[in-house]
Amino acid sequence: MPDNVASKITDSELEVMKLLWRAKDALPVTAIREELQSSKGWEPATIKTLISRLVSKGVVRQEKRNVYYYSPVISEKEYSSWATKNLITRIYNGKASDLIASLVNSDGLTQEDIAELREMFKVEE
Amino acid sequence: MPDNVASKITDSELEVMKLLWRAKDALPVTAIREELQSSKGWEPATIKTLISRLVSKGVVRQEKRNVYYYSPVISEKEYSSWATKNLITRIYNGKASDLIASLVNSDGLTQEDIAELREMFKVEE
DNA sequence: CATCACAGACTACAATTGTCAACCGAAATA
DNA sequence: TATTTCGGTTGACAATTGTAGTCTGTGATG
Repeated sequence: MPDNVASKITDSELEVMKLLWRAKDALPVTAIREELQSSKGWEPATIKTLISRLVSKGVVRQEKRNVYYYSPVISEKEYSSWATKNLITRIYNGKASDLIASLVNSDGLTQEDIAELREMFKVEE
Repeated sequence: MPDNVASKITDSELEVMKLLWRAKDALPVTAIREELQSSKGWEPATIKTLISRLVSKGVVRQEKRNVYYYSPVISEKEYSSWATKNLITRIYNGKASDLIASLVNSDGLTQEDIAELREMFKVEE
């Protein structure tokens, strides 16, 4: 669905999205600024720019109160599954299992991952 | 390894890389141009630009003969496993199994994929 | 009420990306 | 040999991205 939407979230913007996703409710700039300023070392101006870009891209909604409160329009799950399918299309010729095979063959999986996957794909009867 | 390398391959450039990966040997511009001109509808100038950018980025090597012959410096496998790990780091908090879980939960897998995965993660004793 | 801090809107600016044109010299061809 | 073709190099230009400054109005605080 969000090809025209999610594809436009850039790396820096993604950091803002992650914060919004973590938050249960809409956040005012203050809260966003506080967190990202220390975690990312960004100037307030930078953070404000990122927020407005996300709003104009339609992936963040603003809700007027005293001050605007911001919340994500697309969920993290939507975004990540979109991003994953996108990767599969772009570099695995659309074959999801090729992606996984690549992970398996390139040490991309920890023992833990493998255990989880065994569980996940166990043939349950 | 190629964080500073692969991360710099852009979408358009990737099309050129794919062609070079498919080719067994180094290719002259002529061959690259012929294919991409029709498949992508790009002007020769565009194709030449993409090739030189790839060369300056160090991901394509040029070999002097009568005319330069171009071949990839990084393999498709290297690139795709790098891109996959990158995705996992960026949006799955480093957990490969989260990526796979996302695929499972978002209809990203065909029946065939699932069958293959069952096979792949079968607990063999 | 006077002042301050800050949200929101606008501007800025360099680097990257997607596309392409122009020029120049060498190889191919007439 | 004269001409055409095209590879390689350089330049171009708009859109996007990363990062940040300025200005204005208003809510918070003294």
